[in-house]
Parts: sequence; structure tokens; C-alpha cells
Amino acid sequence: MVTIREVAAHAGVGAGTVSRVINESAGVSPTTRARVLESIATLQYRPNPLARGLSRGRCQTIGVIVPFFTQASAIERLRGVVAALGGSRYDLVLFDVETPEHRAEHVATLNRQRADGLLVMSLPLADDELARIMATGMAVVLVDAQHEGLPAVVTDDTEGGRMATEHLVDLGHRRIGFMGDDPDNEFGFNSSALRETGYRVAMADAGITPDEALVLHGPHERGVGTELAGQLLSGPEPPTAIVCCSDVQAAGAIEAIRAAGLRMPQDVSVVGFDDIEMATHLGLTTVRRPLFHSGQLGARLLLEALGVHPPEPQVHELDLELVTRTSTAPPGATSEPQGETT
Amino acid sequence: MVTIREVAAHAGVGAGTVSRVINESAGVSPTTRARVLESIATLQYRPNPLARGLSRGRCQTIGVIVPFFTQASAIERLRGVVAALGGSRYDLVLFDVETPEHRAEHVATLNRQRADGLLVMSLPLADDELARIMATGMAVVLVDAQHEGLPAVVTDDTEGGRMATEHLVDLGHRRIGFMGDDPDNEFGFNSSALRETGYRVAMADAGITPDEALVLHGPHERGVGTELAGQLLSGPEPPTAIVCCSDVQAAGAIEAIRAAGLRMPQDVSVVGFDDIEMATHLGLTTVRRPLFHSGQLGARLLLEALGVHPPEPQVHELDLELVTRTSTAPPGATSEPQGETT
DNA sequence: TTGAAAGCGCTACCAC
DNA sequence: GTGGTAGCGCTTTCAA
Repeated sequence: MVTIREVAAHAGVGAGTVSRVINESAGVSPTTRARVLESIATLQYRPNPLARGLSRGRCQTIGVIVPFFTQASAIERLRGVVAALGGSRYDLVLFDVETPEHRAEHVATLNRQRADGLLVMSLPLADDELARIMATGMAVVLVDAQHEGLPAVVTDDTEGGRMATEHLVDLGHRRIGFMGDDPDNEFGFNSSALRETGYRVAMADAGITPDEALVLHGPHERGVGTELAGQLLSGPEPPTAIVCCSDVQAAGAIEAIRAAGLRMPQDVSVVGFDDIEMATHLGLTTVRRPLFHSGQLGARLLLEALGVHPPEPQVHELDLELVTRTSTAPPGATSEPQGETT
Repeated sequence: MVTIREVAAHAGVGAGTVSRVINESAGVSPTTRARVLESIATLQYRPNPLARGLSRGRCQTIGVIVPFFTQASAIERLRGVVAALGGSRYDLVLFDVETPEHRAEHVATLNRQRADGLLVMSLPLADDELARIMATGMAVVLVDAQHEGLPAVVTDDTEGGRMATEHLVDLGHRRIGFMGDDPDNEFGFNSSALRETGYRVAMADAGITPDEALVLHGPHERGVGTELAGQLLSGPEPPTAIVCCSDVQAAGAIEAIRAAGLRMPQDVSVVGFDDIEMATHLGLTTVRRPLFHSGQLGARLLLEALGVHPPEPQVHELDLELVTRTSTAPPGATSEPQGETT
């Protein structure tokens, strides 16, 4: 391994000078600079990031702590993060959380030396957890999560639930079901609950009292969507439309509708949430969350915070958008659905 | 930040002793050990990974270099890697490759200080690239790639293409199309080409001369699958079955079949490759690759290599499996398809 | 069994 | 402008 000293010797300068050249600090004569660069090239010198990090107190790495990173929505966000980091000199370390233990372990072991900055995704961290992390001096940006005094990128879940429901109300539906994630999950996820609130708001606005038998909960999985929709559809008074708190559950619901021999949207309309790629192919009407954008913006904010700028504890709210496809129609519609399918 | 010296002072011992305790090296009396551990706990001491890495010459990190990490197959492999790494003390750094420049940059800047070991996924590296990486002293394991003298986890692409085609031949198909990735792509991916070889082998075995008009290529994208299948189906003598080199293209092909007003599998059978989650929902018959397993095994091999054992340049071949669903049937079949749909 | 001290490779400060 | 040098926090000899 070639060290900075060897380069210095080769170029006939001091180690400090080589360092200055590497870091593009001012105060090196063009001549010396050129000579040093040449030595670097001939010796194929690469600075040791560990030594550099130790010396400077930072490690040119940003960490992303994310639950269930293989979920389509998480991946899409990560794609945004990777895009934002491309070109910067920062490496990306992934901290996946699948269990509360993972979460605790990461919170406990995270420190300034493992990452200069941390992107917390979709994980509502407790006050003490955040306090511990902040105490390390790491820059922190929240994505799809929010906490007093911290910069965050969010969307309005309540509004999203409202939009989805309103769309169905506008189409003329009255018996509208809702299916969401378990309200008391071990991670404290609450976006599904907020969307449910939005659902209730829209229902109230329309003067409809939701039938509690049509509001179901279960884990965030496709199969669960199938199951819950099955329950909904086999009841005495099945809904004519279903608001799903995610495209994943919605995809499951669509399966159940098909399995029940019903047509979508003629017999049952479905609205999802997220607009992951699958939604396009399913023709699923859904509330689009700017996933890629949120990851990208979060990473950018973090890079900014790591730069000269002081990290502003600003909350960036990204807009939701209702994407209408073929899964929704007025109740009892008989004609073939029209609209974008691809 | 609490340093090892502060802990030493607090416990009334030398820094070296604290280090020995942390690293569980022998030669510390139980009494001292207990005292040190107590100090560590009270001071909430966490060793600085950077300093440790600099001193020991390794950084407790493994790097994964992977093209297009958001693709379903890559994600599934990464999931295996994360699973294998869980519990180990290694962090995971992601090196995404979307362009030849990314690839060159990663190869150039990778070194022992950024990662102790490297998992190269699906990327056929050139001799000189590998040489450069090996020169850094990093342990290297290849997944879905192969190179003389390096440990690798692979599946037999040719055999997979053969299996898929043979299945269709066995069902009675003679006009079988093939759609694959671009043979001359900028990354040198060749698995699609190998699968095509397998297709030709199976065709030859069945005494069929493939109609070259039925062998199409294009980028690895769903939309491309739709397009290519469209061409195939609108020709003068359309195929009764299509072998796709990936589930992604197969999904596109299915769309094209529907769009053409044809039925699957009665009019056209389709076989995919990979068995990503989508395949289940599409009812797609496909050649299952053990994606999760390959990532997991690759990571395990890497961890082993980083341990005492010398890295054996052994090639681990994982079995492919044909998963039959509802997208394939004998040509001209009239009855409804039967079989697993979920 | 333990403490002291010499690095690991780099940055940044202080003289010149 | 430039060289020398004192750390950054840890591991690992070497003595004691």
C-alpha cells in the first residue's frame, strides 16, 4: 500500500504538501502541485479513507436506517438516495431493520465514526433513541418520519387517505371499505392510522358514517390484502369500493376480487397508496407518493447539513397526487373501464 | 466522545488492558476484566471503528458491487446478503453500478480500507479489473459471475434456457420464440446469451430448427418485453410459445399477449426466468434461480474468507428449478388452465 | 498480568 | 509556499 509519505519522497516534498494537493487546499504552487500529481499517478496512490477519517473526525459515509429495505417503496427511496449520493464522495451504508432488536442494536452502535450523517427512513424513533443519535454529533435527516426540531421530508398521510376516499365518494360510492396495517405494530408505524383518519374525514365530509365492519387491519403484506378483501366481500353488505393503505395490500385485494368472481371496477373499485411500479401494471388508481424524490431530497439535505450550511430543522412536505387508472369507477358501472392501462 | 484512555483512567488501568478486554484477548485477570467492563458500561464507551480499522488494517465492512441494485433479482440477492451479515460485525456498503463510469470508478477507488471483502454481483469483471482489486488484498467472492481462480456462486444459465425450452417442447410446441437481453451490452452481461444457447440446444435436441425471426433481443425492461412480444405475435407465423430470459421481460410479453387479444396459455405459452415475486402473481411458469440463497451463500463464503480459513477458489453451483404455473400449456389448448395460481 | 509506547496514514497547525 | 510535527483512537509489541 502506497502511503502519503512515499508519494512525498517520490515528489521530493513534505507529506503536508501532498495532503494539500489531495485536498485541493490553497497555497501550493502550480509547479509543486503538478509534480505531486505526477507522483500520485505513477505510484497509483490512493488515500487511506480510514486514516483520513480518523484524522479529520469524519468518515465520508452516510448511513441509512430503514425497515424492510426490500419493500418496493423502500427500494424506490433508496434509489433516490443513491442518485443523490452519486458524484458526492460519500459511501452508503445500509442498516436494515427487520426486528425491534435490529433497531435497538443500530441505535446503540451508531456513531460518528460509522457515518457522518444518518438518514432515518419510515421509522418513528423515540425521543431517547434520537437523543442518543444526536449526542453522537451525526447529522440526521428524517424521511417519511417526523420529529420536533429535525429536518424531515414528509407527505401528508391524512390528506392522502382523504384524497383516496374523496375520489370514491365523488364517483358516487357510499359503502367504502378501508384496509390498513396493524395499528399497534412493534415499530410504531402510524402512517396507516393517519390514512385511516383521512378516510374518516372524507367520509364525514360526505355525510357518511363508516361501517366499522368495513374497516379491517392486518400486516403489510399482499396475502393479507387478499384475506382482508375476502372478508370484506363475503360479508352481508359488501362494499362497492375499498381504500387500501398501500399498493401491496391493494394488489392482494385485487386478487381477492378476481377470486370472488367479481369485476373491477364494475363491482368493486380499489384505490391504493404509493404508486409503486406494480400499480401501473395493475391499472390501480392510487395515491402517488414521491418516493424517489423523497429519498433524493433527504440525501441532499443531509449532504447540505454535512457541508458548511447549518442543518435547518425544516420540514419539507412533498405533494401527494391521485393517479386515476382503471381500478375505480362509479358503483354499479356496467361499461368497460377506460383510461390508461400502461 | 469517550476514548479508550478515558475508560482506562476510569478503571485505573492502562489503555492496552482495555483494548484486550474489548477484543477478548487472553491474559486479563477476571477482576480487572470486570472492572473495565463496568467502566465501559458507565461511560457508555464505544470503540472508534476508524481508529480500530487504521490500527488493525481492516475496517469491518464488506462491499457489494452490483449493477442496477433496484432490480427485483438484485434486491432478492441483497436480502440474502443482509441476512447472512446479520449477527456478524460487518457493515454493508453498497456500490451501485448504472453506467460503465460507475463501474470504472468503483474499481479504481476500491481498496482494503473501504472494505475488507467484496461481493461482486452479476458483473463480469475484466482480468485487469479483478487484478487491481485482488492487488488490494481484499477478499473477493463472485455471485452470478465467474472468474478463474475465484470463489463463486453460480447457476447454469445454459441449462436454465434448456429447461425452459424443453418444457415447452414436452408440451408439444414447435414454434417457440426466444426473447433476451441485448447480446452486446456495455457491461458484458452474457447470461441471456447463455440462456439462448440453452434454448438452441433444447431445440436441436427436439430436432427443431429455430426460426431466427422468432429470436429477438432488447434491453432488460418490461416495456421491451411488450414490444418484442408484439413483434413476435404480429408476424406472419407467430410462435405458440415464448421463452423469456427474465421474468421482467416475460411480464411485458404477457401484456402484449393480452393487448393482442390472445389468451395465455391457450394461444401463447410463456416461460420466464428468475422467479421473482411477480411471477407468482402472474401465474408465470419460470425457471427459478435461488436468488436469496445465492446472496446468502456468497456473503457466507466471504465471511469465511475473512476468517482464518484461506479463501478456497471453489465454484458453488446452485440448482435451477422449473416452476410450472398457468402460463404454459400445450399448443392450441382449449380448456382453462389448471394449477397453482397463488 | 499489566503499563508504556510505538505506530497505523492522514490532516492541520506552526514555523520558516 | 512549504516542511516538520503533533495528534486522531486504537492495537500490539516489549518490558516489567
